Amino acid sequence: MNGPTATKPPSTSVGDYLKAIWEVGGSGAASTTDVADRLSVASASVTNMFARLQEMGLAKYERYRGASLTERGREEALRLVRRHRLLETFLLEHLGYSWQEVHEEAERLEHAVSDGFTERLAAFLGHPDQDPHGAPIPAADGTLAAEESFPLDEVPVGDCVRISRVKHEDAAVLSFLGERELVPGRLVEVKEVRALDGVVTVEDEDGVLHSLGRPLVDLIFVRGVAADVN
Amino acid sequence: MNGPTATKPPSTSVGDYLKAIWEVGGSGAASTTDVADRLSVASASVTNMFARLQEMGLAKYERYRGASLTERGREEALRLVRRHRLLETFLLEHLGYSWQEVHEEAERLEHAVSDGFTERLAAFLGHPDQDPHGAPIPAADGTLAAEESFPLDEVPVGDCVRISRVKHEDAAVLSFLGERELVPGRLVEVKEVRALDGVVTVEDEDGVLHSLGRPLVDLIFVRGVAADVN
DNA sequence: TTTTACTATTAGGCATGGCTAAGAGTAAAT
DNA sequence: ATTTACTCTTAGCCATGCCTAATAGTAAAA
Repeated sequence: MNGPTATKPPSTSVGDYLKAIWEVGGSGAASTTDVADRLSVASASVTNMFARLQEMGLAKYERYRGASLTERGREEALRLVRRHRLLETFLLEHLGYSWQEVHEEAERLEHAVSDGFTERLAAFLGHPDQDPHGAPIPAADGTLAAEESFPLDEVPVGDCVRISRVKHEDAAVLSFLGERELVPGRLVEVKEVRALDGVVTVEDEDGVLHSLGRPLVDLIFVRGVAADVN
Repeated sequence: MNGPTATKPPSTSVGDYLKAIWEVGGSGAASTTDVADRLSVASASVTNMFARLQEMGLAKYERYRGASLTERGREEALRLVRRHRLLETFLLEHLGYSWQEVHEEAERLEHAVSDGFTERLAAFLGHPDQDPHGAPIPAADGTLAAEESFPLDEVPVGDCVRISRVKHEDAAVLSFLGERELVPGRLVEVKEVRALDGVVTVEDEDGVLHSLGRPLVDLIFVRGVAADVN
């Protein structure tokens, strides 16, 4: 019917699980609870899907030990991530979406677009290599550029860094940071890192100071820069 | 949770049935078989869905009599048609899709995009009022412009008309017509309408003659024009 | 080592939306 | 009026994915 290599694309659900395992599992295995929390489903549903992903050859699963992606599973997850990040870029740059609105729309669209659409969109956008949150966009062949950024709280006081990524899709977090222009590309100098509560104070390019508490600090990733802020 | 007026959007399947009833039913009721053929499902599945659409208040259904859309059902169908035609326009004009490729992609995307996306896309496209096939795009408020075009075989010989619409999404038909530039906007003069087999011969703007057989002729809709071809 | 506190799995259900096979309804021709 | 040729519905089944409640496994603290 569809030629010898025809593989029907995973359902929306299967794709969501693959992405969740990839995001949550890091290099190791993803636990039932972590995936359940991320997808807002009951953990019993996750156990069920882990077994099915195993059957489909998309994940390796050991009872009570969590699941990790097979090569095929990882490819599929990265394909979705590529779509997601390209779509976010398009929504932001061409349709006038705000930084914090893009995620939800892209989340639905990524399951509906074809590979053909994705590559034409990439061309339309000029083949960007990162999305509006500063996340790297996997290449069409499944390659993902290594990230050389590190968490904001690891920066020595006095150092000047460029924000390279904000790792969150929560609307409140994104609009808080967006309003203050603490977005990828922005330069900041670290003025204080308070050990007691983890609050980090930074000075932006306009000399404005921002004090950021623990949960927020963990989401901001930076790269070192040569020059000073001022 | 979602405010007093929150209505969750119909599923992909429900939407497909609503569109099919709208397209197939005309002003009257759509039969089980017609919808089954259009959606490539078994007719038993259609009977089942007709009953469910009735329960949901989206269609009126009488056993053995077919289904017709309620006001709410029609609104929902037209919303999907609007999305579909705007998406086709975008794919063709900005992503380099060909005239015959756009349908399939739009068919999947129309179920995934939000109203917000749709209106931003409409603005991006300059609020077009017809799609690449010449079909009118329903307005955001659900209004659909009346069509004043008529079938090609009703044109008196010698009249000059403008092709306003090609009513088909079949790839073979579209590429046949596309290659000959028999597309919306094109002017043609009717040279002969043969009663015997329904073949219509037209001359295009470049003086080229095209003889079109029955099934093809029925898909081409035209509008009268004042001036002559040459 | 034995509680204790989680975390994970199993069992059983439900809604959606497909299918086939069998039977009932309709309408046109005899 | 009855046969014939459809079309339509009913009944019963299956896969996907979600849920809750009950049970089992794990690991850390006592």
